[in-house]
Amino acid sequence: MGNEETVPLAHRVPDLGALELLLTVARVGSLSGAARRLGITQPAASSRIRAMETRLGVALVDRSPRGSTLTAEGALVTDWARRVVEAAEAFDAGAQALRGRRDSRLRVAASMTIAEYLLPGWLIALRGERPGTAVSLHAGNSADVAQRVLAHEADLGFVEGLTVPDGLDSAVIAQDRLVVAVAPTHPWARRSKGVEPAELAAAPLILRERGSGTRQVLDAALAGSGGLAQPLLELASTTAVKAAALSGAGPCVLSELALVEELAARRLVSVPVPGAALARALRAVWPTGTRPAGPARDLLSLTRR
Amino acid sequence: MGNEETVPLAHRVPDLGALELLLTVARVGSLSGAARRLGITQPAASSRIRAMETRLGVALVDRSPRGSTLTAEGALVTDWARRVVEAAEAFDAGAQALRGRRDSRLRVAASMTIAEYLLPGWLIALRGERPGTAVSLHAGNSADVAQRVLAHEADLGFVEGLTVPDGLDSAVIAQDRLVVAVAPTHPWARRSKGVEPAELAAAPLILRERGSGTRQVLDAALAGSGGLAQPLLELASTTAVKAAALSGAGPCVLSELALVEELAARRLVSVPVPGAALARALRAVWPTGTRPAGPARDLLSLTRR
DNA sequence: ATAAGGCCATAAACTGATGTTATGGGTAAC
DNA sequence: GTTACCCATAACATCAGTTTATGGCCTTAT
Repeated sequence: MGNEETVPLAHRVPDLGALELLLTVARVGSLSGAARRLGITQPAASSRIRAMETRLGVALVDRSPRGSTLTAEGALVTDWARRVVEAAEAFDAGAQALRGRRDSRLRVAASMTIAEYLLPGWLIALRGERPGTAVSLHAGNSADVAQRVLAHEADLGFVEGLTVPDGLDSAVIAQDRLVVAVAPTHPWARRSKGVEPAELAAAPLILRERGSGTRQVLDAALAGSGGLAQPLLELASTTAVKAAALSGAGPCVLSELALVEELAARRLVSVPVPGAALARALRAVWPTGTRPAGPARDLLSLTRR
Repeated sequence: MGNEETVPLAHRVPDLGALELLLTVARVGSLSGAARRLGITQPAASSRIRAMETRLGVALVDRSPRGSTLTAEGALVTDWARRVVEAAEAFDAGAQALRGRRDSRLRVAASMTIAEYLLPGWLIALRGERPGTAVSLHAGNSADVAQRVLAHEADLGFVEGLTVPDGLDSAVIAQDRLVVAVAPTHPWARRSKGVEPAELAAAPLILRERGSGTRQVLDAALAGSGGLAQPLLELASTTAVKAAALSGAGPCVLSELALVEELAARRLVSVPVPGAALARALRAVWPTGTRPAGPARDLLSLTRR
């Protein structure tokens, strides 16, 4: 992890406003049109795009009296920029919910994995369909979520795990799989048949700490095949686990949601474990007897379709 | 697509510098320590974090005379922030390569899909292992890449497709699968058996324009089962195709690399097509007879492990 | 105890990027 | 040729983020 940053990232990457402007120029087809849409003046847009071009050392748009279109390099840069902006939108959606205003019309409680990886996307979609829905969010473990829902401090809860807490009705909204992943240099990476549960149980693994939802499911899946998993490292955050596995320290076990990008780019390789039940349901929960209505129903239907 | 943004995204989300600072505080455990590491003064860090807290309306760090640790909400926000910063790092890695400086010691030519989704990650990894390697990048279609490599204008090329251009040696670095994806509301989303190739060939699909690598592979795979694919929409960019599919216009066909996030969040659902060969090799290429050496060899080995 | 060295907060002055208004020069369509 | 788009440049305003200069709090070593 040697980090010898001379100049911080923020000085080498255009800020979000500039990236958003670039995306808008790409969509609209002119600098002045993009400026209008963003509520700034045309010279401001012009100078900002120019500043970005000189900073990157690449021409991004072809200007003509009839409008501006992206250059080939500009198209590539715009695609990369889009990923930054989308991540920022997810941040914004989550952060707004976290503000937890009293007047929120939809109060949600969710487990960490769901709050981290899925909820921002749902909130963006919800904002698209029901603009004006104010959402507040509390994140915690399953017991915490259950308690909030039961106490009517949350209108809807989301939990991951094997069982549904008492007093709650639930609907399965997705299956989350736990994935055993290793660095591509690890011997297991070349085993197309994967590993047996017994071998997994005997191997030293990089894991989340005991008590986490991930750990529960893993221990349950291995209970019949040689007992509990052997921790090589027990780390407190998903990120720390990923970082350790990426550095080649050993196999890690995490939700596939946390590993999507690493697996797609082959920075980590997933190892099949035939015969082990590493799936867990992601559930929406609400108090028994009631039915989610209003905004809660909107969000629930979003997550299920 | 209704976008009624009152205030632009950039005013609601902390800028990259603030997010980077938050990540550093989380890692280091103190405001002043993080400030030192980023080359700013302690009051600057303090005020920036405070500004972020008031903007979000949430306390992010617990300050104490012995240091600062994240609050529960702060940890969640930090995770979201990390995704933004990682996207920005990918942007930076790609943009630096695009600059195409003359003194670049490694000149790469790559097809669009690879340049867009995989190369930034490789460049980050390369910078980690061989700091100081200056990379220049040209993106284009397969023929363009081949020509550059043959003319020794690029030290290493990356292409996707069914065949290897003449005069080049190659190594398969990964298999890319084309994925048929639909919105969760689409009838195909519930078909666990998927669709037959003949049915796929007969259905109106959202596709990239004729001539794209994606389209080539799809047509080849369907050649034996009812002829070419039927385009419902022919769009010029991956993003446009995704957007159309997300809105429920119909099934789309794209590289799984482009769909990773949508599939993970279940915004789109992949439809299996048993019996259709929708895989394509991603290959590194270089002039026949030569062997990649130096920085080219470093990058090549990165991509393969 | 007292001194020393972490940590964080506040105040006031400085800087620069980003914005504005004002103006000018192009091309296309009627 | 007039109108209506487009983009560029110049001069000035504004505000967020910075630094320097302080001060207070807690822990640890003398």
